[in-house]
Amino acid sequence: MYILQRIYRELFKTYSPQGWWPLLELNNKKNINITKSGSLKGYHPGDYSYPKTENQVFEICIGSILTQNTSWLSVEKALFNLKKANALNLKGIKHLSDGKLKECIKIAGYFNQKAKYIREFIRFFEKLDRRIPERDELLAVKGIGNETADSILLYAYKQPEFVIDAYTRRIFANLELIEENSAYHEIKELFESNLKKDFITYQEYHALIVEHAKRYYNKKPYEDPLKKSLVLNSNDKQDN
DNA sequence: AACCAGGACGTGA
DNA sequence: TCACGTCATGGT
Repeated sequence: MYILQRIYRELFKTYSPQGWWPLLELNNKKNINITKSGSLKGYHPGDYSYPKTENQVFEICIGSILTQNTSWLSVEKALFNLKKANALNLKGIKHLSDGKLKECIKIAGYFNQKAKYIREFIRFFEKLDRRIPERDELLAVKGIGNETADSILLYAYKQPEFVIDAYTRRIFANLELIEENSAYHEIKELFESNLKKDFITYQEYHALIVEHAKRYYNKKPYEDPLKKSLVLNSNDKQDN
């Protein structure tokens, strides 16, 4: 499956580095990037040094919970509400009432569930005490599933865990490289076994997948220019 | 006006 | 294990 690397290089060449995970603090600085989502803030393309602070780690974790099945634009607004309430950090959010918390995150949907999930995560995060979490530990937290766990590990902790999301399934099923309803771990393993185990590569690849999907995979029928440019010869398919 | 958005959980086969 | 319902607001 050398083709997974070819697709990565193609996406990288087309869109250039994405600068994930976006952080609120980077809003008014000059290293901004305009994306299809309409969000022009918080990205830091080519700079893999983030997160730099414990609060930024925390922000990415909360953001990854809030963005479950929800547009990032709404999540940004929710995060901004939390920040205004001085609650986008461990100490601050603990002093926030449930009512206030739900009010802040309401715009991001599923606010009752997500409020509980965030509380669960806070308890876990505090107990963690700045240690890097294990994947299994994260999965044991109610509200953190496969994708959220991998997002947190990859973007908040720079661990080489490939993130599989709905976009990934859609694109690579459309390119006929996977079955759309394959198990999460099966797809994750496919990517990880065919890429250099490197958090920067994993971060960029996933971000590029999202950018590409936002452009070509929002409505059927999908018209993916990649599908035409890639010559899927039989060698690629056999050599997996 | 249906459909999707950077999913996860609980339940019953 | 897996198919299905539920959670919820916002944008297109």
